Amino acid sequence: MARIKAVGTGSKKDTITKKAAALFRKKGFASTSMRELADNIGVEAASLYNHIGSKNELLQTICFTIANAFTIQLEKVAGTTASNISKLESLIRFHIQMMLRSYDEVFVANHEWKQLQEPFLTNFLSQRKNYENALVGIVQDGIKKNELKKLDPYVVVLTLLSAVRGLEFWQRHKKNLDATKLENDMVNHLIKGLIK
Amino acid sequence: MARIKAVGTGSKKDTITKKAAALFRKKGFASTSMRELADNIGVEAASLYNHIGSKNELLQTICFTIANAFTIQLEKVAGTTASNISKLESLIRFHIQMMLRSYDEVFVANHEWKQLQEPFLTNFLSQRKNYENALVGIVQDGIKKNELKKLDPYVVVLTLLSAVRGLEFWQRHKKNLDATKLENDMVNHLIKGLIK
DNA sequence: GTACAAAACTAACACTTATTAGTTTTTTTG
DNA sequence: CAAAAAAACTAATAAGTGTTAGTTTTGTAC
Repeated sequence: MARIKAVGTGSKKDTITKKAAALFRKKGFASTSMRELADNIGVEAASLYNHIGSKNELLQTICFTIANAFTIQLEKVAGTTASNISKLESLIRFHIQMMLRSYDEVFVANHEWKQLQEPFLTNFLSQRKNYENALVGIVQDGIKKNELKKLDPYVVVLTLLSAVRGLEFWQRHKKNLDATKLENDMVNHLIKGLIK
Repeated sequence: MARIKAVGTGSKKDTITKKAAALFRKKGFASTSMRELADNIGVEAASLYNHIGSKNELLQTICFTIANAFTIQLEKVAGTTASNISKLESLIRFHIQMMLRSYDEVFVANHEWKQLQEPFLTNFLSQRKNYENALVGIVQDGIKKNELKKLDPYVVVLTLLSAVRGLEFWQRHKKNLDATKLENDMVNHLIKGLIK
């Protein structure tokens, strides 16, 4: 009946993927059925398969789109001559912005990657590990150059990454806070406290 | 065949719940079947129902055991005359210890509460909201009394809660870090940076 | 308007799910 | 050892899963 709308420049596959991200976030990947996704789009479940390969492919697309965005930004920032502290600040701000701009997708990449099948699961984990290691490298260098407090670099990275992840909760308080103040307060808490 | 072992003082229901928490953490609630849980215990799926009411009851037990532990600790700490900053530090340390002592259960409570059915879902969320609000109150009072930097109290609480949550990642680096150093470094990062 | 392609539909498949009923085995109690 | 209780088993149910095949409808181009 109702055709799947391809909004703007995006394909119909993009429309489906977007809606899938929203549902996967709200209910979890395993608890979202293809019939439910189809219902939400206004179409029969079987019709989705004219546009996508499988349910798992949807998850893969979401997870790797996000992972690649972070990887690319990391490479961009790491290649500059900025101080380690400002590299960290810049990456934290990117995390915050991604969270605000692509909430559903980032959430799904953070929470539902476990449901990826091989070899995607292994790929995803190794990409994430590389990202973490690069951050640890920045912190280590910052400590060596006396920019940062002498804390365990792993703990610092873990604390930073987890804190920005917490922006998930922010959606609940959205009304009471503007994004810029949020970003600045969080960076302030995490970075200024970090500077020696 | 093989009977379900009731270890120590715990009932057989406890044994099942513990194993369920481990599986729900590893694979997610929806992706863990009762057959899989039973297999892991060494028994047929139907046999589990001699000890438990339902799959959902397992999740409820896990989520509310953890939620209650945090609520009780909050009441204990809130009732003292300690400074706000040391109340916060004490609660952060409790979070860290819970994470290290009851990893699977805390993880499941943090990630799988969405799969709770009504009215448990609503109860769980309101209990969590109360907890957050109490923390916000402590931070607000701390700011008023000039103990803490003037940051948005919601953002501070969100940052703190998310950071301790990140201890999930710690399991991966367990070998390289001892628990005490971890706890102190994290508190140092989060609190010392917070003190005016 | 007719041909072609895109994308919807219906119907079905093979499988898995949580859970129940009924029965048999094992353990505990007297 | 016999009786009672606990806890395992087998078998089945009804519902839901992702996905495919085959068909019909819809939109587009000449």
